[in-house]
Amino acid sequence: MALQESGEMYLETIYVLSQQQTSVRSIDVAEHMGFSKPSVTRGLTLLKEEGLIKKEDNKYIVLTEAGKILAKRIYERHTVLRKFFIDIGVDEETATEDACRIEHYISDTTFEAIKAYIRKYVTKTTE
Amino acid sequence: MALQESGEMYLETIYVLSQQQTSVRSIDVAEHMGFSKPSVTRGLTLLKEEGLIKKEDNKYIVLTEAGKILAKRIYERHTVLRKFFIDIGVDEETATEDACRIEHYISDTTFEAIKAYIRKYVTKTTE
DNA sequence: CATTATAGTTAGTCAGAGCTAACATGTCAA
DNA sequence: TTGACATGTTAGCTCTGACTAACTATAATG
Repeated sequence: MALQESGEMYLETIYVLSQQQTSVRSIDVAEHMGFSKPSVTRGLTLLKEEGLIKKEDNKYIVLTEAGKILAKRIYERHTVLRKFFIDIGVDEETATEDACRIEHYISDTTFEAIKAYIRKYVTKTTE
Repeated sequence: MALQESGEMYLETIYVLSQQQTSVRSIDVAEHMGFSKPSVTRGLTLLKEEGLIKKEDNKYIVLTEAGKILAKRIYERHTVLRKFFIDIGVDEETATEDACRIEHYISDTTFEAIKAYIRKYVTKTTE
């Protein structure tokens, strides 16, 4: 069964944290997302059942290959949407917030169309 | 407390049906949304508590002024997003589906930015 | 007038996804 | 070595928002 918005957020957070620090723990995810430890335990259990993450040394959270692919996909949606919103004049904070929600609801088709459109028509600004 | 996605969908459906037919009943909403009758009963109860709809002759569902304002707001998001997606090359069906989900998650700020952007730069096609 | 179909409600279930309280474990420093 | 802090888990609650089953009420028809 496909991942819910919630699961996608956990996955994305792990992906982002993995790039910022050498190891990712449950508590890091909890702090980053502003959720309680038990909520994270539960969320990560589901991701583990889906084979998207695993525990290294029974301690550190790492993405499986499948997890990495999915996380990258979601994160790309995030960055592209965010950039698009900023390009058309939305302030950074709102752009980030909106990208963060919409990334879970946009179809592949529409996302690719936006990407193609940006490539063609929208001013290239900061990355 | 602000309306959830679910409440917004009921409201929008009632608004759309009101424009297509002279009266709207619970069962019409259920059929249009593909939900069971009890689900609709529950959904409409909440909307009534929020003062967004009322029953006419204890039978027909009508939007209150507040409900109408909100419904229009959501429906405008829907139509504008849908049109935008189509304009940038998304097929109608996908555009409709995506608009239907995203309309609930986009902020005023970003929506207005998209609207302004379309007005300036995007080809005016069919309405 | 009785039967049947349509519409709506009540009651109770389930899944998703948060929460707190309480407990377990492990590390580190006095 | 023992106590304290950090981390993680278990158990159980809550809310949202679907569902079915079963009931009620109304309307339509023979």
